[in-house]
Amino acid sequence: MRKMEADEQMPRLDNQLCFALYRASRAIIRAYGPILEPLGLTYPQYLVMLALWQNDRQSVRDIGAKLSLDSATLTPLLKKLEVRGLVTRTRSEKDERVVDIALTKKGQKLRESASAVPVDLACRLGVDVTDKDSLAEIRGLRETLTRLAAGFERRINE
Amino acid sequence: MRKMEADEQMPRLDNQLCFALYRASRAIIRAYGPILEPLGLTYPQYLVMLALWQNDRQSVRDIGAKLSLDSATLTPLLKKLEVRGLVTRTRSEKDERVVDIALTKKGQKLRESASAVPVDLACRLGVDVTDKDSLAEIRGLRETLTRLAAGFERRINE
DNA sequence: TGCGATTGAATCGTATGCTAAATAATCGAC
DNA sequence: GTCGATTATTTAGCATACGATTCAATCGCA
Repeated sequence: MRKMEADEQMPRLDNQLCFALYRASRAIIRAYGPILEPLGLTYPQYLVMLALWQNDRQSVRDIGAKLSLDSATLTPLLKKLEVRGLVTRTRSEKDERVVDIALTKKGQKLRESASAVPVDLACRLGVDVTDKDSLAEIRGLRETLTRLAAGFERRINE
Repeated sequence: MRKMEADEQMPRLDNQLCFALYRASRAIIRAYGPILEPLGLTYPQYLVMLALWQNDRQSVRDIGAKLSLDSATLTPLLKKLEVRGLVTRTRSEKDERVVDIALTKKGQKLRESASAVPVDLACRLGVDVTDKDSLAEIRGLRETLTRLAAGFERRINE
Protein backbone atom coordinates (compact mmCIF):
# COMPACT_ATOMS: atom_id res chain seq x y z
CA MET A 1 0.00 0.00 0.00
CA ARG A 2 2.72 2.42 1.04
CA LYS A 3 4.48 1.51 -2.19
CA MET A 4 1.43 2.28 -4.32
CA GLU A 5 1.18 5.74 -2.88
CA ALA A 6 4.81 6.44 -3.59
CA ASP A 7 4.29 5.38 -7.19
CA GLU A 8 1.34 7.64 -7.58
CA GLN A 9 3.35 10.53 -6.29
CA MET A 10 5.92 9.97 -8.97
CA PRO A 11 4.53 11.11 -12.29
CA ARG A 12 5.32 8.68 -15.06
CA LEU A 13 6.18 9.58 -18.62
CA ASP A 14 3.54 7.29 -20.03
CA ASN A 15 0.98 8.87 -17.75
CA GLN A 16 1.25 12.41 -19.00
CA LEU A 17 -1.12 14.04 -21.42
CA CYS A 18 1.42 16.73 -22.19
CA PHE A 19 4.08 14.27 -23.18
CA ALA A 20 1.64 12.46 -25.46
CA LEU A 21 0.76 15.77 -27.10
CA TYR A 22 4.35 16.86 -27.40
CA ARG A 23 5.37 13.57 -28.95
CA ALA A 24 2.44 13.31 -31.36
CA SER A 25 2.85 16.92 -32.41
CA ARG A 26 6.52 16.47 -33.22
CA ALA A 27 5.84 13.20 -35.04
CA ILE A 28 3.37 14.84 -37.42
CA ILE A 29 5.52 17.91 -37.94
CA ARG A 30 8.43 15.62 -38.82
CA ALA A 31 6.18 13.91 -41.35
CA TYR A 32 5.37 17.29 -42.91
CA GLY A 33 9.05 17.98 -43.47
CA PRO A 34 9.66 16.06 -46.71
CA ILE A 35 6.26 17.13 -48.06
CA LEU A 36 6.79 20.85 -47.46
CA GLU A 37 10.44 20.82 -48.47
CA PRO A 38 9.69 20.96 -52.23
CA LEU A 39 7.61 24.07 -51.50
CA GLY A 40 10.49 25.56 -49.56
CA LEU A 41 8.37 25.90 -46.42
CA THR A 42 8.79 24.77 -42.84
CA TYR A 43 5.70 23.76 -40.87
CA PRO A 44 5.24 27.08 -39.03
CA GLN A 45 5.77 28.91 -42.32
CA TYR A 46 3.13 26.69 -43.89
CA LEU A 47 0.73 27.60 -41.09
CA VAL A 48 1.28 31.30 -41.77
CA MET A 49 0.68 30.76 -45.47
CA LEU A 50 -2.50 28.80 -44.68
CA ALA A 51 -3.74 31.72 -42.59
CA LEU A 52 -3.00 34.12 -45.45
CA TRP A 53 -4.51 31.92 -48.16
CA GLN A 54 -7.63 31.81 -46.06
CA ASN A 55 -7.63 35.55 -45.53
CA ASP A 56 -5.11 37.77 -47.29
CA ARG A 57 -3.71 40.94 -45.74
CA GLN A 58 -3.67 40.49 -41.99
CA SER A 59 -1.65 42.19 -39.29
CA VAL A 60 1.13 40.34 -37.50
CA ARG A 61 -1.12 40.41 -34.48
CA ASP A 62 -4.04 38.77 -36.32
CA ILE A 63 -1.84 35.98 -37.59
CA GLY A 64 -0.41 35.52 -34.13
CA ALA A 65 -3.88 35.25 -32.62
CA LYS A 66 -4.84 32.55 -35.10
CA LEU A 67 -1.69 30.52 -34.60
CA SER A 68 -1.22 31.29 -30.90
CA LEU A 69 2.23 32.63 -31.71
CA ASP A 70 3.56 35.98 -30.57
CA SER A 71 5.28 38.55 -32.69
CA ALA A 72 8.71 37.63 -31.35
CA THR A 73 8.35 34.34 -33.17
CA LEU A 74 6.49 35.67 -36.18
CA THR A 75 8.67 38.65 -37.07
CA PRO A 76 11.76 36.63 -38.05
CA LEU A 77 9.61 34.03 -39.77
CA LEU A 78 7.73 36.65 -41.78
CA LYS A 79 10.98 38.32 -42.76
CA LYS A 80 12.13 35.02 -44.24
CA LEU A 81 8.89 34.71 -46.22
CA GLU A 82 9.42 38.29 -47.39
CA VAL A 83 12.98 37.56 -48.52
CA ARG A 84 11.63 34.56 -50.44
CA GLY A 85 9.17 36.89 -52.14
CA LEU A 86 6.04 35.21 -50.81
CA VAL A 87 4.68 38.09 -48.72
CA THR A 88 5.06 41.83 -48.26
CA ARG A 89 5.37 43.61 -44.92
CA THR A 90 4.04 47.14 -44.83
CA ARG A 91 3.24 49.54 -42.03
CA SER A 92 -0.45 50.29 -41.88
CA GLU A 93 -1.29 53.85 -42.85
CA LYS A 94 -4.15 54.03 -40.41
CA ASP A 95 -2.01 52.91 -37.48
CA GLU A 96 1.74 53.07 -37.83
CA ARG A 97 2.18 50.52 -35.06
CA VAL A 98 0.62 47.80 -37.17
CA VAL A 99 2.46 45.80 -39.83
CA ASP A 100 0.23 44.31 -42.51
CA ILE A 101 1.22 41.08 -44.17
CA ALA A 102 -0.02 40.48 -47.69
CA LEU A 103 0.57 37.74 -50.25
CA THR A 104 2.58 38.50 -53.37
CA LYS A 105 1.59 36.94 -56.69
CA LYS A 106 4.19 34.30 -55.99
CA GLY A 107 2.68 33.67 -52.56
CA GLN A 108 -0.78 33.27 -54.08
CA LYS A 109 0.59 30.99 -56.75
CA LEU A 110 2.17 28.71 -54.17
CA ARG A 111 -1.30 27.84 -52.93
CA GLU A 112 -1.85 25.62 -55.93
CA SER A 113 1.26 23.56 -55.26
CA ALA A 114 0.22 23.32 -51.62
CA SER A 115 -3.22 21.91 -52.31
CA ALA A 116 -1.86 18.37 -52.40
CA VAL A 117 -0.14 18.64 -49.03
CA PRO A 118 -2.98 17.28 -46.85
CA VAL A 119 -3.47 14.18 -48.98
CA ASP A 120 0.27 13.55 -49.18
CA LEU A 121 0.48 13.83 -45.42
CA ALA A 122 -2.41 11.47 -44.78
CA CYS A 123 -0.75 9.00 -47.11
CA ARG A 124 2.59 9.37 -45.39
CA LEU A 125 1.02 8.87 -41.96
CA GLY A 126 -0.97 5.90 -43.16
CA VAL A 127 -4.35 7.48 -42.59
CA ASP A 128 -6.99 5.87 -44.76
CA VAL A 129 -8.97 8.84 -46.08
CA THR A 130 -11.73 6.53 -47.28
CA ASP A 131 -12.30 5.04 -43.83
CA LYS A 132 -15.16 6.92 -42.22
CA ASP A 133 -14.23 5.69 -38.74
CA SER A 134 -10.63 6.87 -39.00
CA LEU A 135 -11.74 10.29 -40.21
CA ALA A 136 -14.35 10.53 -37.47
CA GLU A 137 -11.78 9.66 -34.84
CA ILE A 138 -9.41 12.30 -36.14
CA ARG A 139 -12.13 14.91 -36.30
CA GLY A 140 -13.21 14.12 -32.75
CA LEU A 141 -9.63 14.31 -31.57
CA ARG A 142 -9.12 17.63 -33.31
CA GLU A 143 -12.24 19.11 -31.77
CA THR A 144 -11.34 17.92 -28.29
CA LEU A 145 -7.82 19.30 -28.59
CA THR A 146 -9.01 22.63 -29.91
CA ARG A 147 -11.46 22.97 -27.04
CA LEU A 148 -8.84 22.02 -24.47
CA ALA A 149 -6.19 24.32 -25.94
CA ALA A 150 -8.58 27.25 -25.98
CA GLY A 151 -9.46 26.65 -22.34
CA PHE A 152 -5.83 26.29 -21.32
CA GLU A 153 -4.79 29.42 -23.18
CA ARG A 154 -7.55 31.39 -21.51
CA ARG A 155 -6.39 30.21 -18.08
CA ILE A 156 -2.71 30.79 -18.75
CA ASN A 157 -3.40 34.39 -19.72
CA GLU A 158 -5.31 34.74 -16.43
CA MET B 1 -20.64 22.68 -56.24
CA ARG B 2 -17.48 23.80 -57.99
CA LYS B 3 -16.95 26.15 -55.09
CA MET B 4 -17.26 23.38 -52.49
CA GLU B 5 -14.55 21.40 -54.21
CA ALA B 6 -12.24 24.38 -54.29
CA ASP B 7 -12.79 24.87 -50.58
CA GLU B 8 -12.01 21.28 -49.86
CA GLN B 9 -8.83 21.57 -51.82
CA MET B 10 -7.72 24.41 -49.60
CA PRO B 11 -6.84 23.04 -46.20
CA ARG B 12 -8.07 25.22 -43.39
CA LEU B 13 -6.24 25.92 -40.18
CA ASP B 14 -9.20 24.93 -38.05
CA ASN B 15 -9.43 21.68 -39.95
CA GLN B 16 -6.02 20.33 -39.16
CA LEU B 17 -5.25 17.76 -36.52
CA CYS B 18 -1.60 18.72 -36.55
CA PHE B 19 -2.30 22.34 -35.80
CA ALA B 20 -4.59 21.37 -32.92
CA LEU B 21 -1.83 19.17 -31.50
CA TYR B 22 0.84 21.78 -32.02
CA ARG B 23 -1.25 24.43 -30.34
CA ALA B 24 -2.38 22.28 -27.39
CA SER B 25 1.13 21.00 -26.85
CA ARG B 26 2.59 24.51 -26.69
CA ALA B 27 -0.21 25.69 -24.41
CA ILE B 28 0.51 23.02 -21.82
CA ILE B 29 4.27 23.42 -22.06
CA ARG B 30 3.81 27.15 -21.46
CA ALA B 31 1.76 26.32 -18.39
CA TYR B 32 4.60 24.12 -17.09
CA GLY B 33 7.02 27.03 -17.29
CA PRO B 34 6.24 28.83 -14.00
CA ILE B 35 5.83 25.49 -12.19
CA LEU B 36 9.17 24.08 -13.30
CA GLU B 37 11.06 27.35 -12.97
CA PRO B 38 11.52 27.01 -9.17
CA LEU B 39 13.11 23.62 -9.87
CA GLY B 40 15.39 25.19 -12.46
CA LEU B 41 14.11 22.87 -15.17
CA THR B 42 12.66 23.41 -18.63
CA TYR B 43 9.99 21.05 -19.88
CA PRO B 44 12.30 18.83 -21.98
CA GLN B 45 14.74 18.74 -19.06
CA TYR B 46 11.87 17.70 -16.80
CA LEU B 47 11.03 14.88 -19.20
CA VAL B 48 14.61 13.62 -19.05
CA MET B 49 14.54 13.74 -15.26
CA LEU B 50 11.22 11.86 -15.24
CA ALA B 51 12.77 9.16 -17.39
CA LEU B 52 15.72 8.91 -15.02
CA TRP B 53 13.61 8.95 -11.85
CA GLN B 54 11.67 6.09 -13.33
CA ASN B 55 14.82 4.21 -14.28
CA ASP B 56 18.22 5.48 -13.27
CA ARG B 57 21.35 4.97 -15.38
CA GLN B 58 20.28 4.88 -19.01
CA SER B 59 22.20 5.50 -22.20
CA VAL B 60 21.57 8.62 -24.25
CA ARG B 61 20.02 6.33 -26.81
CA ASP B 62 17.59 4.81 -24.29
CA ILE B 63 16.45 8.21 -23.13
CA GLY B 64 16.09 9.32 -26.71
CA ALA B 65 13.96 6.30 -27.54
CA LYS B 66 11.62 7.03 -24.64
CA LEU B 67 11.26 10.71 -25.48
CA SER B 68 11.51 10.38 -29.26
CA LEU B 69 14.43 12.79 -29.22
CA ASP B 70 17.77 12.27 -30.95
CA SER B 71 21.25 12.82 -29.61
CA ALA B 72 21.58 16.17 -31.37
CA THR B 73 18.91 17.47 -29.02
CA LEU B 74 19.80 15.44 -25.95
CA THR B 75 23.56 15.94 -25.83
CA PRO B 76 23.46 19.71 -25.17
CA LEU B 77 20.51 19.29 -22.81
CA LEU B 78 22.26 16.57 -20.81
CA LYS B 79 25.41 18.67 -20.62
CA LYS B 80 23.36 21.42 -19.01
CA LEU B 81 21.95 18.98 -16.47
CA GLU B 82 25.49 17.80 -15.81
CA VAL B 83 26.74 21.35 -15.26
CA ARG B 84 23.88 21.85 -12.82
CA GLY B 85 25.05 18.75 -10.94
CA LEU B 86 21.88 16.73 -11.50
CA VAL B 87 23.36 13.93 -13.63
CA THR B 88 26.68 12.38 -14.58
CA ARG B 89 27.75 11.43 -18.10
CA THR B 90 30.17 8.53 -18.35
CA ARG B 91 31.34 6.37 -21.21
CA SER B 92 30.21 2.80 -20.77
CA GLU B 93 33.08 0.41 -20.08
CA LYS B 94 31.41 -2.39 -21.98
CA ASP B 95 30.91 -0.30 -25.11
CA GLU B 96 32.89 2.89 -25.46
CA ARG B 97 30.38 4.30 -27.94
CA VAL B 98 27.69 4.47 -25.28
CA VAL B 99 27.33 7.31 -22.79
CA ASP B 100 25.50 6.38 -19.60
CA ILE B 101 23.47 9.01 -17.81
CA ALA B 102 23.03 8.58 -14.06
CA LEU B 103 21.41 10.70 -11.37
CA THR B 104 23.58 12.37 -8.76
CA LYS B 105 22.39 12.63 -5.15
CA LYS B 106 21.19 16.11 -6.01
CA GLY B 107 19.31 14.76 -9.01
CA GLN B 108 17.62 12.10 -6.87
CA LYS B 109 16.79 14.69 -4.25
CA LEU B 110 15.09 16.92 -6.80
CA ARG B 111 12.49 14.21 -7.28
CA GLU B 112 10.86 15.15 -4.00
CA SER B 113 10.41 18.77 -4.99
CA ALA B 114 9.02 17.61 -8.32
CA SER B 115 6.33 15.40 -6.84
CA ALA B 116 3.92 18.34 -6.60
CA VAL B 117 4.33 19.33 -10.26
CA PRO B 118 1.42 17.32 -11.72
CA VAL B 119 -1.07 18.63 -9.19
CA ASP B 120 0.16 22.20 -9.59
CA LEU B 121 -0.21 21.86 -13.34
CA ALA B 122 -3.72 20.44 -13.17
CA CYS B 123 -4.65 23.33 -10.92
CA ARG B 124 -3.10 25.85 -13.25
CA LEU B 125 -4.90 24.39 -16.26
CA GLY B 126 -8.18 24.26 -14.39
CA VAL B 127 -8.49 20.48 -14.50
CA ASP B 128 -10.71 19.21 -11.71
CA VAL B 129 -8.82 16.19 -10.38
CA THR B 130 -11.88 15.05 -8.45
CA ASP B 131 -14.06 14.92 -11.56
CA LYS B 132 -14.07 11.35 -12.83
CA ASP B 133 -15.34 12.40 -16.25
CA SER B 134 -12.60 14.97 -16.78
CA LEU B 135 -9.94 12.48 -15.79
CA ALA B 136 -11.45 9.80 -18.00
CA GLU B 137 -11.48 12.16 -20.97
CA ILE B 138 -7.87 13.08 -20.41
CA ARG B 139 -6.84 9.46 -20.02
CA GLY B 140 -8.66 8.52 -23.20
CA LEU B 141 -7.05 11.40 -25.05
CA ARG B 142 -3.63 10.42 -23.81
CA GLU B 143 -4.08 6.81 -24.89
CA THR B 144 -5.33 7.78 -28.31
CA LEU B 145 -2.45 10.19 -28.84
CA THR B 146 0.14 7.69 -27.70
CA ARG B 147 -1.24 5.07 -30.07
CA LEU B 148 -1.32 7.54 -32.97
CA ALA B 149 2.17 8.86 -32.28
CA ALA B 150 3.61 5.36 -32.10
CA GLY B 151 2.00 4.49 -35.43
CA PHE B 152 3.19 7.70 -37.06
CA GLU B 153 6.73 7.28 -35.79
CA ARG B 154 6.84 3.74 -37.11
CA ARG B 155 5.73 4.92 -40.55
CA ILE B 156 8.05 7.89 -40.66
CA ASN B 157 11.05 5.66 -39.98
CA GLU B 158 9.82 3.43 -42.82
C1' DT C 1 41.74 -12.01 -39.16
C1' DG C 2 40.60 -8.19 -41.66
C1' DC C 3 37.82 -4.52 -43.06
C1' DG C 4 33.64 -2.52 -44.74
C1' DA C 5 29.09 -1.64 -42.68
C1' DT C 6 26.73 -0.22 -38.62
C1' DT C 7 26.01 2.09 -34.49
C1' DG C 8 26.05 5.74 -30.64
C1' DA C 9 27.39 10.40 -29.67
C1' DA C 10 28.75 14.71 -30.74
C1' DT C 11 28.97 18.66 -33.91
C1' DC C 12 27.13 22.04 -37.24
C1' DG C 13 23.78 24.88 -39.27
C1' DT C 14 19.16 26.46 -39.52
C1' DA C 15 14.59 27.44 -37.70
C1' DT C 16 11.67 27.89 -34.22
C1' DG C 17 9.40 29.49 -29.47
C1' DC C 18 9.36 32.18 -25.52
C1' DT C 19 10.49 35.86 -21.83
C1' DA C 20 12.02 40.30 -21.08
C1' DA C 21 13.34 44.67 -22.55
C1' DA C 22 13.37 48.40 -26.01
C1' DT C 23 10.94 51.35 -29.36
C1' DA C 24 7.48 53.77 -31.49
C1' DA C 25 2.74 55.12 -32.06
C1' DT C 26 -1.89 55.77 -30.24
C1' DC C 27 -5.27 56.33 -26.57
C1' DG C 28 -7.50 58.54 -22.72
C1' DA C 29 -8.41 60.87 -18.52
C1' DC C 30 -7.82 65.21 -16.92
C1' DG D 1 -4.43 69.55 -25.73
C1' DT D 2 -1.01 66.60 -23.20
C1' DC D 3 1.35 63.35 -20.72
C1' DG D 4 1.14 58.83 -18.72
C1' DA D 5 -0.72 54.27 -19.91
C1' DT D 6 -1.44 51.06 -23.43
C1' DT D 7 -0.53 48.69 -27.73
C1' DA D 8 2.09 46.60 -31.85
C1' DT D 9 6.25 45.32 -33.22
C1' DT D 10 11.08 44.52 -32.85
C1' DT D 11 15.32 43.05 -30.65
C1' DA D 12 18.18 40.19 -27.58
C1' DG D 13 19.14 36.02 -25.34
C1' DC D 14 18.38 31.34 -24.25
C1' DA D 15 16.78 26.55 -25.01
C1' DT D 16 15.16 23.39 -27.91
C1' DA D 17 14.41 20.32 -32.48
C1' DC D 18 16.17 18.20 -36.33
C1' DG D 19 18.67 16.93 -40.79
C1' DA D 20 23.29 16.16 -42.17
C1' DT D 21 27.90 15.11 -41.15
C1' DT D 22 31.76 13.45 -38.51
C1' DC D 23 34.14 10.37 -35.52
C1' DA D 24 35.24 6.52 -32.91
C1' DA D 25 34.02 1.90 -31.49
C1' DT D 26 32.00 -2.44 -32.58
C1' DC D 27 30.01 -5.94 -35.59
C1' DG D 28 29.72 -9.32 -39.11
C1' DC D 29 31.17 -12.03 -42.49
C1' DA D 30 34.27 -13.66 -46.17
